[in-house]
Amino acid sequence: MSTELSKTFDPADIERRWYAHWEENGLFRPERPDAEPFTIVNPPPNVTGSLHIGHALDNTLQDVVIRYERLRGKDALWVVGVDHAGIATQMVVERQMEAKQDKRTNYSREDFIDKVWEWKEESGGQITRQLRRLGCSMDWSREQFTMDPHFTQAVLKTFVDLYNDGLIYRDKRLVNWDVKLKTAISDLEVETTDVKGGFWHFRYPLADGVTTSEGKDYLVVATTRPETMLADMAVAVHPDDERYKSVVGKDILQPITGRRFKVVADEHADPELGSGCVKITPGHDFNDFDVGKRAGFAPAEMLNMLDAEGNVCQTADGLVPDEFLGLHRFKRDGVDGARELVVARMKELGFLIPHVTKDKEGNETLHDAEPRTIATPFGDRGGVVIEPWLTDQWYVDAEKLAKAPIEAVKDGTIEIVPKSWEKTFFNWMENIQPWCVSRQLWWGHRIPAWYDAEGKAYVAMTEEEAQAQAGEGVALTRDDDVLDTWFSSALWPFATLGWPEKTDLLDKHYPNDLLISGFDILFFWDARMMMQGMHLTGKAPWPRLYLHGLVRAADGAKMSKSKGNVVDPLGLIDQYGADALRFFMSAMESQGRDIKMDEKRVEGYRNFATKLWNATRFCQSNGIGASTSIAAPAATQAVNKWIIGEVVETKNALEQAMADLRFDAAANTIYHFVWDRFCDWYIELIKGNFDEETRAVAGWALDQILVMLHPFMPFITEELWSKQGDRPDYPLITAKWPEPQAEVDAQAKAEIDWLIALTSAVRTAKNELGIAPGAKLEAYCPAPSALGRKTAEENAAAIERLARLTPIHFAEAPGGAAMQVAAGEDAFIVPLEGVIDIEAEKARLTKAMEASAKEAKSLEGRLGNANFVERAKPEAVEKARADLAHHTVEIERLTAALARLG
RNA sequence: GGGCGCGUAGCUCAGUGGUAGAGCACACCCUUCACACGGGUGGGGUCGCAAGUUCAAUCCUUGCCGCGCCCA
Repeated sequence: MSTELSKTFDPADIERRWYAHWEENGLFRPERPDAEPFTIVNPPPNVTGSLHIGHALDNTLQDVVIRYERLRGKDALWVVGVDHAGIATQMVVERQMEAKQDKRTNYSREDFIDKVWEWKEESGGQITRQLRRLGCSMDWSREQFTMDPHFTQAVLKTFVDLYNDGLIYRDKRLVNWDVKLKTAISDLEVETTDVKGGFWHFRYPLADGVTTSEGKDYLVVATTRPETMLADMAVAVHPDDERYKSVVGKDILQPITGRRFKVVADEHADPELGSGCVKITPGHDFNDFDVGKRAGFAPAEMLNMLDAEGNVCQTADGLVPDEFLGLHRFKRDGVDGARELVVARMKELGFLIPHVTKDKEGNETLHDAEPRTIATPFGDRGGVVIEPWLTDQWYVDAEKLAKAPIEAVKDGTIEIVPKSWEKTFFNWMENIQPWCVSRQLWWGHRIPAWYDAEGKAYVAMTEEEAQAQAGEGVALTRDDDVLDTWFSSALWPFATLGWPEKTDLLDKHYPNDLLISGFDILFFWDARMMMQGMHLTGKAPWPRLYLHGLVRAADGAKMSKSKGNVVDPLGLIDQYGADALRFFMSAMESQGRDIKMDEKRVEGYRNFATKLWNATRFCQSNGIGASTSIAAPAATQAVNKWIIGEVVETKNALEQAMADLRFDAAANTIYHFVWDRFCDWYIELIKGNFDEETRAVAGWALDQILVMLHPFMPFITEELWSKQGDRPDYPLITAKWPEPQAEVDAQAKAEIDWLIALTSAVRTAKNELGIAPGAKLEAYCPAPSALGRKTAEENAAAIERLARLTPIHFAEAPGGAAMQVAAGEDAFIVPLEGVIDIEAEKARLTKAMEASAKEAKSLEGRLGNANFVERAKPEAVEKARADLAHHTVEIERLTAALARLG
């Protein structure tokens, strides 16, 4: 029984109804205890996040896959949840406090964290509601949060285990310090940008009357960061640099601080660059840190001249003049900082070497610094210049953890799709640096390490265990820091399933089957899941990693709030429907390319949905309802056999595309089947012939469409499915994937192809000759082929309606003006005495003949080439012969037709 | 500097060792009883440039030009 469809297609109404229905009835994860599992975990969005266009792409692709596998009968589980997102979330809550003239430090740590939880309960997770609007069929009943008690236990255990395995250690070294957020960040969170800056040249006087071999009593150093000279500890020259060999080991007397330090020999100094001398500030520069270590400074001895906010503080040797203390590292908000004062003092003292420029007239101008573009590190969240800062932090020995994932990708245990990303992956993994995992924040997983009075660390799951390690009565204080958010999200594929406990869920769904993520988090997240997963569980988290690109603005620019070119996916859903947006994302997702936003195309897929809607309405009005069998109904008529064969071919192509993760090919396959085959030809061909067989086949074919399209357009298909028949216990979301149990019928295919060719040929000819499309014309086919005669006789009604040829005479045509059209081997003469312009028809035929003649000539040339015939693939030769035969017949036919016209 | 990718119809993009396709846009026609968010027909490309491999290159190789991203 079919239910009548509304005249208009209203996506919003359908989306609301069906999503609630699916979720309320547990259809996103139906009970399938014995089914083969299929598992995807969602890259957990930030709890602070809202749905942006990139999420729309990422989640559409995952939903397409999970719905497809669910339809194929698997126990499909799509794990969903949100990430606590340490820095981002803490920033949100702190900003809200600021608005009320309040601040984090007005609270105890515990009270502040309570505030964050309050915020999370009230307004966090907006994105999960938005994912529902997109139609995503995650298992919400098991929604996870990275700060859940169970997840927290998993994180702590990971830290403790890695520590006990020697893969986590505490170290004093330079970190990327964000002076705004006052925390360490990982090197991946640093973005290097070219900014205009200066290059200052200074004289550093040699102490004790020493001179270089050139007789100079100073060395020239150049720097882009003059302020760091307050913490200089050496000047380096290249060991082979003859100019300075005599001064290696001698002292420099720094003019501002009066600090004495050595000239050291180190290969870091490039003799070709500037003077060949480099000032060394081990506490404030990554390169200098290494030079300093080689020169014999322990990290604890390296001078630090900046506090956590980037303001000058006194160094350990007390040599920074008072006037510098408290100044910011450089000019900020129009106020000069240490950099400007250092330059001024050096200039006054006569140690600044000015940069000289000449104008056209040759007049010289002196400048303090040479203008230069400097690659400058910025924090990707705080947006301020990152300061290399000497601190104690916890580090993961990423180099050791990276070994197993590298092997796994090399030996195919993990396949990266598209493959071109493998090189990037190897390049990063093979040069991976120690991973700084501590963050100076309050919100996050607090590091399970306790220190005694001497600073000795005790790492344990609980304070009791740490106390037991330290011994009775030893006073312990817990590490204040929390872990990098990625440290916890790396556990997502298994901790969400119960790890470290050995649960049935974990057993069944880990390893997962696939991970889909943007390439931008390949290092942040994907690689870390591989490292943690393989180390902790001994298994790769998934056999396949699919990386998609970015969604760009229509002009190809990256979308960003600051540029104001972001496209809101929810706005697109409001306008065109979620199905249209999803289809757009799928159809545009070809491997290895970014997607440019094209709203016209979204509109086009909305039109496609409308087309299907109307086709279904039409079917219903002609008694075509739900199918009654998964197998194709028995068919005797060519048109029905043909559409069954088309379903079979579509299903095969679709399955191949899905196996290859070619979302574009999959979407286009079903699109063209629906529109070009089913709507444009099948429905047209069966009009006026709604017998029982045809109704059964049409209903079946339409059902197959709904199932195959469902992963891409879940809402409209579910709606139509329900309206095609009364099947309350058999919703489309959990329907069966097509099993036509039928073959392509070659004879039926040939007949329908012939019919389509004839119809198209008549339409083209009429159009070119200016004959009204609706005009009914008689036709003569004196020597029909067996195929042509049979098809024409059996489909006379369809030919009359579509090709408007009636009647067809299998006899000689009368003389006189006529047009001629062909279908396959058959030529039809359509007398048009007094109706057509003979010259126009001649021109039309001549044009067609010239095209055939050109093709034939080219083919003859190729076939006349002995090399081609002998060396080309036999199929190629065969095809060329067949094509030539076809064109030869065409030429004969057209020649005859022209002869008729005189 | 190293790596990756891209350059195909006006636009957005597929594609294959045997001489190119889609959607949109465009032109003409159609108020045909599912659909004008529609139907029919058509125009339009030296597949960035050059050389090489091959019987044959848009597709393989090399170089060049232009664009983008990542890493240093």
